[in-house]
Amino acid sequence: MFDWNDLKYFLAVARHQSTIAAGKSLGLSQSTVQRRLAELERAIGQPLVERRPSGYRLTKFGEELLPHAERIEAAVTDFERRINDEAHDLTGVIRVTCPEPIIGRMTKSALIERFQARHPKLRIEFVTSDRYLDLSKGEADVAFRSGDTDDELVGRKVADSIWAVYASRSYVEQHGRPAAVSDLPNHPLVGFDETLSMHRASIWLRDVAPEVKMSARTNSVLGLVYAVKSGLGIGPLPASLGDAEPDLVRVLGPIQELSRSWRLLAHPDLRRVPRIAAFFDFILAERELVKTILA
Amino acid sequence: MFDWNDLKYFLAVARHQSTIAAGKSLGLSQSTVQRRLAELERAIGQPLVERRPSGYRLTKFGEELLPHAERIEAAVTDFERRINDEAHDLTGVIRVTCPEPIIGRMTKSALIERFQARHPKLRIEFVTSDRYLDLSKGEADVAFRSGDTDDELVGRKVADSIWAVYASRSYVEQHGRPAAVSDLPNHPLVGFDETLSMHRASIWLRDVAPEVKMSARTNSVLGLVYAVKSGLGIGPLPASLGDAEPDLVRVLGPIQELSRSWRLLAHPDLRRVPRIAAFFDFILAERELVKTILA
DNA sequence: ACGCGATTATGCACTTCTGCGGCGGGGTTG
DNA sequence: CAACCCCGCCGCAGAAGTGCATAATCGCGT
Repeated sequence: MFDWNDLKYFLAVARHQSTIAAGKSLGLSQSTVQRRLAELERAIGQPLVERRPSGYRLTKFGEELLPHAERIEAAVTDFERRINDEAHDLTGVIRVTCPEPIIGRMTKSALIERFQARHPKLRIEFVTSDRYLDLSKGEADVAFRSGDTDDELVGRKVADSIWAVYASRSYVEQHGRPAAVSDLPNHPLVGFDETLSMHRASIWLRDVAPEVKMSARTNSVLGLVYAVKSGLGIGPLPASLGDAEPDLVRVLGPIQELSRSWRLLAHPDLRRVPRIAAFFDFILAERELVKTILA
Repeated sequence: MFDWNDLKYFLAVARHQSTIAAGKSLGLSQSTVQRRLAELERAIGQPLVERRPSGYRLTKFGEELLPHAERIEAAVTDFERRINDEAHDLTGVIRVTCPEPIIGRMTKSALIERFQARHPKLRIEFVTSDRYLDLSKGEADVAFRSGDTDDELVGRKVADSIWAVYASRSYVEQHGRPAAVSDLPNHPLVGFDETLSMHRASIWLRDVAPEVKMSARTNSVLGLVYAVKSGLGIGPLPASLGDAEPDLVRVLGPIQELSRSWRLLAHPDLRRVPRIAAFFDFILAERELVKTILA
């Protein structure tokens, strides 16, 4: 059984293409790297690198072996992560709140199960309600929100939130589509009711179509989607939801005034708590996947 | 970065439950095992084992870590295997011959792709023909056969080959089923034609139903299956094929005289050639899966 | 053509690790 | 109860590994 540590040197040399650079990256002397790698080659019985004046270069055989070594390294990283979790007592529940329509996308995507795989002792719980939960009161630990920033919370942008104006296909066939934002008052509009009167979509509608009586009002984004789908009128929706509905068509392109950033937020007191920090680290590492979920 | 070699000690101790036994299995002294394991615990910052008079026992945390360590070990094993392949120049093609109906099962099962994963530089080729290929002439390298042993070839049993007498469902409905083997001459029988007159199924049929004129004859096992399915008559089939056909029913239980062992065979000159030996090793290791294929 | 910088390889002193032998403890079996 | 076996732990001497300094090699730019 050969020396498993020598795999570290092999990997480092493969990456830095020289024993000196590899040694530095490992916090070891160049001599050691050179000798351990030579020892590994002796144990294997085949050369792994070509000695060049400019440094080491993997041989063909070395290239073939590299992915195997990387799998070992990945397994070790998992092992270390598990240890780290234990050291920081990463157990318990993380209560996540986000707009209801997002929850389904979250759970259907591989995001949550990947998190479970990485932190088996942490559990994610989605909590939601018809109003914004108050993280300061501990109603949830973290939130995905695209609204305006709450000064009390800290967080990081994870994606863009784009809004556009949608109508149902049948509506467009019967009544046509608005030519521009200024044309909106000539169409029946759907929007939020008074409970969400300060939502930026409500404000924007009052701004571009003052004095217009709404043909329908709802108290949730999802309600808005259904109202537009039913053909009651046209209205602004998050592009992620509108585009996902085959019955809806985007009649006015992205509305600058309504666009915000999706942010992952937490109360500053909680942000550095290990299990919350772990969630942040994970989400930021998986930012690309998160973007497709919130798209 | 902790000492990867210490994982070996952890694994050995987990398996042997004592540092002495672990040391022996690793060819090392007991002191080393005990010290390395203590060092690993120090690096991790958590105890992995409980010291008992009877030896070491994994703690709860150790149990949790064990599967991770085993994954690392498995990855290392792959790495070593790859090296071994290179050392023995495991490249090239292995020509496998077997009865035609088996080929489909082989390729559909995970067997072949597992072999590819284990020996990426080896390729498996199935060769077949209407007659038995002659391994001595190099027409193929190895063969799966259930027939009688060819003295010139060497090999190992990998599964049982069971034959029974089958009839189509419609045949049974119209004409009933034979009560015993002795009843067979009263039914229309299907069997092999003269090209396979020495096949043990042909010999058995002549024995239990002499003087009977066959209602249909074919030159392959697969032909036999179709003949029985079409209702032309009843006849002996490998249970693996007969049971797989929903239209067929087994009318007479396993026939002792027709049962043989499935064997993996090769010419003795080839048996120890690295790539053939590798194939043998693999098939024997996967014997359970092979049994379900040949079942 | 020649020096500069980056690289690999090696000699030497020092540190660390390993194996051996021995000790003490706790079961188990006559 | 006593002998025995298997166990973990520890001190010591020898073996192996590590770092530092240095030599040797090669490409590149001036």
